[in-house]
Amino acid sequence: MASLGELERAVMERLWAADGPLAATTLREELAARGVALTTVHTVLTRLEQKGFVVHDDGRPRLFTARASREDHAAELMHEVLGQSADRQAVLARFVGSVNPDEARLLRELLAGADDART
Amino acid sequence: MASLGELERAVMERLWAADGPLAATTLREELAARGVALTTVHTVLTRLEQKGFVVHDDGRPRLFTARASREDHAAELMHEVLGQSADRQAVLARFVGSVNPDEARLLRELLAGADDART
DNA sequence: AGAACTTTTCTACGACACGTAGAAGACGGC
DNA sequence: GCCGTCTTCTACGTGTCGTAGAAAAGTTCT
Repeated sequence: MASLGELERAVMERLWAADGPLAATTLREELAARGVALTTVHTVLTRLEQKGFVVHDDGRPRLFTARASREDHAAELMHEVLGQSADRQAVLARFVGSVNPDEARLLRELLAGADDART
Repeated sequence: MASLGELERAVMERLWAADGPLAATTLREELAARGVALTTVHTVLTRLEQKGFVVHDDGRPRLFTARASREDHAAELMHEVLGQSADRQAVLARFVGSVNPDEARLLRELLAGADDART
C-alpha cells in the first residue's frame, strides 16, 4: 500500500477539494503557505501519478485530477487494510464493535438499503 | 499513523501468530528464511516498541508481545483511516457499498447483536 | 519567424525511515 | 571468575519524500 508523504497529502487535499481538474500553477498558489516552487509541485504530481492517485490530461497546461474522491480513497484504504487480514470477519467484528452509536445506526441503515437494492 | 516496513511486518506476524510472548532468538529462528542476524531482530523489536506495537517484559531473555492482536490492529487501522476523514459517514457509505454480500450479512448481524447487547 | 514567457521534464541533493549487522557491554550459569 | 548468551549502541546502505535548479518543450505576441 503506497502511502502519502506530507506534501503529497496536501496536494491530494487540494485536488479533492477542487471542483475539477487543476493546473500545477493553481496548486502552487493554493499551497502558497508552504512556499514551494512550481517544480516541486510538478515532481510531487508526477510521483502521485506513478502511485496511481492522480491522472492528467494532455492539454497545455496539464490539468491534474484525483482518480478517486477523498471518501472513495478512504474507503479503499479501509478495504486494503481489511484485505490484508487473514480473518476478515474477525476484523470486521472488532471494527463494528468500536464504532460509535450514531455510526452504528448509519451502518445499519446503509446495509439495509443495500439489501433492498439487491432484492 | 506509523506504518510498518517489511521486516517489521514480518516480525509482527510472528508475534501475532504466537501463543504467547516470544524471545528474540525464537523470532530469529522463525525468520530463518530471511537469514537475518539476531541483532537485526533486536533492532526491529526496539523500533516496533518505540512505535507502540510491541512490549517486552524485564526478564532475561526479554520476551516480546504484540500489544494488540492482528485483528485489533487491523480494526484500529481502519478506524484511523476513517478518523482522518472529514466526512466519516460518506466514507462508511462507500465502504459498506463495496463489501461483498457475505460480509454485508455478517455486518448486519454484528450490528444487530450490538444492538441487543446495548439494550 | 523570433523573442519572451510559461510549462514540463530531467536531474540531484538532503533528510529520514528501514533493513542490516558489528562491537561492546551486561548478565547468568557453572 | 569464565564463558556463552542476550542486549544495547552505533553505523551504513538503500529507498522515499521534500525540495528545487537547469534545460527542454511549448505557447504567445508582435
